[in-house]
Amino acid sequence: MSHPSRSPSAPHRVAILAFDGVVAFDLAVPATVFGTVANEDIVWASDLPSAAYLRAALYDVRVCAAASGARRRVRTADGFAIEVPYGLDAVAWADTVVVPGVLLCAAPLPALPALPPRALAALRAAHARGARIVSVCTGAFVLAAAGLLDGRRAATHWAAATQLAADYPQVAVDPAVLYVVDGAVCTSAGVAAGIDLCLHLVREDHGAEVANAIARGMVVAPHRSGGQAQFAETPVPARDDGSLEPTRRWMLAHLAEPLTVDVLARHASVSRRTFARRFAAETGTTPLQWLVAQRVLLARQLLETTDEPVARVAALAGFGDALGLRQHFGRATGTTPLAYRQGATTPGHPVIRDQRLGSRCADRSGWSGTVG
DNA sequence: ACTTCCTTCCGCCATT
DNA sequence: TTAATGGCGGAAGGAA
Repeated sequence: MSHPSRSPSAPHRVAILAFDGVVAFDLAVPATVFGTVANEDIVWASDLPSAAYLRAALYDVRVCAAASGARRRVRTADGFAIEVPYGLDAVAWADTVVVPGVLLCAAPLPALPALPPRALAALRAAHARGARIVSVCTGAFVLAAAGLLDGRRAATHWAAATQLAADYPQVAVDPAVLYVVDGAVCTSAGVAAGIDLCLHLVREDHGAEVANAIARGMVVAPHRSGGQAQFAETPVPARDDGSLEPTRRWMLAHLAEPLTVDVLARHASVSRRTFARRFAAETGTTPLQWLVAQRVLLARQLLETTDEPVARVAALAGFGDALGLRQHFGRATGTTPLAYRQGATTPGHPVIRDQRLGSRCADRSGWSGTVG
């Protein structure tokens, strides 16, 4: 993906579109994840003392009004209005443009509030010059209206997926995933899935450590793998309510060891069949898929923050050998472990300076896929 | 690249 | 009766 390349030290520019009927939560999510203002929570929640400072330097966020003219007052779908500091020119300024969702009412959905042609044109222009376009929830309808989803895979709120597919047959709607990254166009499922997508983008831009620090600060799960069926992940340690959450935490602590369903079921004191069934109910995915996703995440972090040889990373992350790591890593990220690590030194890709972070911007060329 | 072997996943159904 | 559990077996997918 090629953002307009500027000086590596310049913060990534994010514009968030606001318009009448916008869902305030969808608007707040990217504003918070990419947040401009240093957040005290991040500081104490993070192992990185300067995380808040870094985050402020990593993204320059502007919320902008889609309406034409000087009107900066936007009525949200949640019963209050907000004053927005910027206008449409922020879209032309941005490296990443985020389109939040509009309120979902009872089916069939009412006609979505039409955005001014100028706003749609601005989105198209931003996409044409290489900016990353992101939608949250039903914001996918706006992207589709702008023609940006033609021939692409896309996600939206599960309750709106059928309508999106019907209204825009040229869009391949995937109702089962949390988000879709198709080239420079990213769409996420309902409401909170926007958090997952925004964290994913931070992870792509600045590495897993920064994304995890932000996730900790927001007290959300750093990475949910699984489809929309999964709503049950708890960000804080749960009481012993009979869920498999303790076992998942145990799995995370033992990723380097060979973990079979047999072992996991024994840890949870249930049969293999029951374990698999409850795991699927709680996470929306299977034990092995979840395990592989977590192992890939760990491998990414090790590649980013250490100089361990790939074979050692493979062992530490629980892949038997480098071959196993290579296969799963490629499937999940579209690149190889070595290329991922060396992405930091690839010309044209900004590198974060702070050595304590050690996080780097990976080469994302060829990345296209979903997490789920 | 191909085969073989093993684990996992999931529908079905009996049991608790 | 309902709901959760666990065993069985075939299909699918990874690993060797």
